[in-house]
Amino acid sequence: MTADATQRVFKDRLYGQFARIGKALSSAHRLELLELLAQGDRTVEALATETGLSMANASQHLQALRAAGLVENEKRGLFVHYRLSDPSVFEVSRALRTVAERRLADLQRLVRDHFGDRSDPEPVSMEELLDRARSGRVVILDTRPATEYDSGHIAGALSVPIGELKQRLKQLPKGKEFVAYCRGPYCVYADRAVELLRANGRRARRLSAGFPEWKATGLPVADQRHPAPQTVSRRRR
Amino acid sequence: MTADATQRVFKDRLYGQFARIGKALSSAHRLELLELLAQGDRTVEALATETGLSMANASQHLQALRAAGLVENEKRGLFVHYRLSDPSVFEVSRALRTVAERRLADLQRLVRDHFGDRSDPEPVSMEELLDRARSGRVVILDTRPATEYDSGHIAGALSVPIGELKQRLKQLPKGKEFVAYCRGPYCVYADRAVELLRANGRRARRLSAGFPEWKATGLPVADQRHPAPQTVSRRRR
DNA sequence: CAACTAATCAAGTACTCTCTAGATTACTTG
DNA sequence: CAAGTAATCTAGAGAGTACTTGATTAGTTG
Repeated sequence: MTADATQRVFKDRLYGQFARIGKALSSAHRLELLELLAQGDRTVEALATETGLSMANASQHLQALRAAGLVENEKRGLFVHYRLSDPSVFEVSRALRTVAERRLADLQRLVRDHFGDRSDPEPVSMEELLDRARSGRVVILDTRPATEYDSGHIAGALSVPIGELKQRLKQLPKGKEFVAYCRGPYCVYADRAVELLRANGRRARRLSAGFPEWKATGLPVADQRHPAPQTVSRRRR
Repeated sequence: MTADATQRVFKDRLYGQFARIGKALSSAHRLELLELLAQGDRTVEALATETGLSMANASQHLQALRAAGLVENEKRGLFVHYRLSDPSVFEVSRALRTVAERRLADLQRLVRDHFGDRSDPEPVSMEELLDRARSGRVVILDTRPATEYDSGHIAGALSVPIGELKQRLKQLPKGKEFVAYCRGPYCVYADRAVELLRANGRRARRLSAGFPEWKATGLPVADQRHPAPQTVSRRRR
C-alpha cells in the first residue's frame, strides 16, 4: 500500500470516530435527553416520561448515546440511572446550541414566536448575579423540580419549584430583589416565576443562563449532600 | 390545545432545530470538509480532490453543510468558493473532537497505532510558544501548503511546506530552536518536519495544536494581504 | 459562438436509522 | 416462589441518507 493510501485509510477511520459523536447528536430526541441529563442523573422511566418517548424508544436512544460514550449508566435495584459521562459532553451540546442560535434563522423565529420579547425585564448575566450574590442584595430562586435542585444548584439558591411558587409567595422576604433561574435559556420556569413575582409587586429578573451553564463556567455550586461547599466568591474561569 | 401540548410542540421544534446542526456533523466526510475549511477557503474541486470524494458527492455534502448554516459559498468565475460561516462552527467541531478524544477508546487506539509515541520530543503548547516567540528565541515553521499559509498563519511564522523542507534546510538559521505546526493535532506535516530537522542536527519540536486552534484562542495571526497586523504579545483569552 | 470546465441537479439503488409492538430479562416484593 | 415492574431485546415496516451516473447550468476562453 502506498503512503498516501495509508493516510487515506487513517483519515477515514479518524473522521469515522469523530462522526460517531456527531451521529449521537443528530437526533432531536437524543439532544433533549442530554439536556435533561445535564440537570442531573435520571432513570430511563423519568426520561421517557419527561420527553414523551416510549420506554423502549428512550432506552434505545440512551443506548445509542452510551455507545458513543456520551452517557454512562448504572443499575440500582429495578432502576437504571443514566448520567452524562464527562463535562465535555455538556460543552459539545452547548457549542452545538451556539451555532444553531447564530446561524439558523428558523430557530431565531421559533424562539421569538414562542417567548415574544424576553428582554424586559432585562435578564441577568452570570457575572452580574455573582457580584450581587456576594453583596447579599439578591435572593436566588431555583425554579426547577426539587430533585434537580437536590442534585446540584447555584450556591445559596432557594429551591422553589415553579408549581409551588404561588403558595410560597408570602414566605419570601420583601424588599429584596429576586433572580430566578431554571434549566437553561429555553426553559420557561424562570420566565413564569419572574412574571408571578412581579405581578405581586416584587423586583425580579431572570438569569439568562441555566444551572448547567453556571456549573460549567466553574461558578460556585452546592448540592444536597454537601450544602454550600464553596463560598460565593469570584473564580477565574 | 393544552399548555403542555403547546410546550411539547415547542420542544420538538426547538430540538429539531438543534438536530439540524447535529445531522450536519454526523458524517465523517462532512467533518473532514469542515476541518479543511478551517484552514481557509477552498473550491469544491479542491475539497473533492483532497478528501477523495467525487465532485458530485463533495458538492452534495457541502450543500448539506450550507443548509445547516455551517458554511457559506460564493461563485467567482467558474469556481465556487466555500468557507466556514462563523467561528462558532470551528468551536463546535473542536468540542466534538474533545469528546471523542476523551470518551472513545477506539479513537485513542487508532491514534496510538498510527502515530506511535508522539511525546518525544515533547510537543510545545500554545502558551509556551507564545512566550518563546516574544523573546525571539524560536523560529516558527508553517508546514502546510502555501495557499493555507497565505490565507492565515501564526504571526511571525515562515512558510515551509513539508514537501519543500528538504531542499530548504540549508537556508534555515543554525543554532535556533524550531517549532513546526500544521493543520491540527492529527496532521502529520509537523511530525515529519520535526523528524527531518532533528535528523539534520537541529533542535525542533512540534506545536501540539494547529493553526485553527491558535486563531480561535485569539492569539496573533497574520495573512498575506495584511502581514503581521498584530504584534506578538500576550493576550487575554 | 463553439468548446470547455466547475458545479449542480435529478433519479435510482443500496444502506441506515427510527419507531412500534410484543417477548424477554433482571430484580423486588408480598 | 409468584406476581409485578423497569429496562432491554428482537423483528419488521417505513422514512431518511449516501453515493453513483448521466444530464444540465453557468461561466470562460479561444
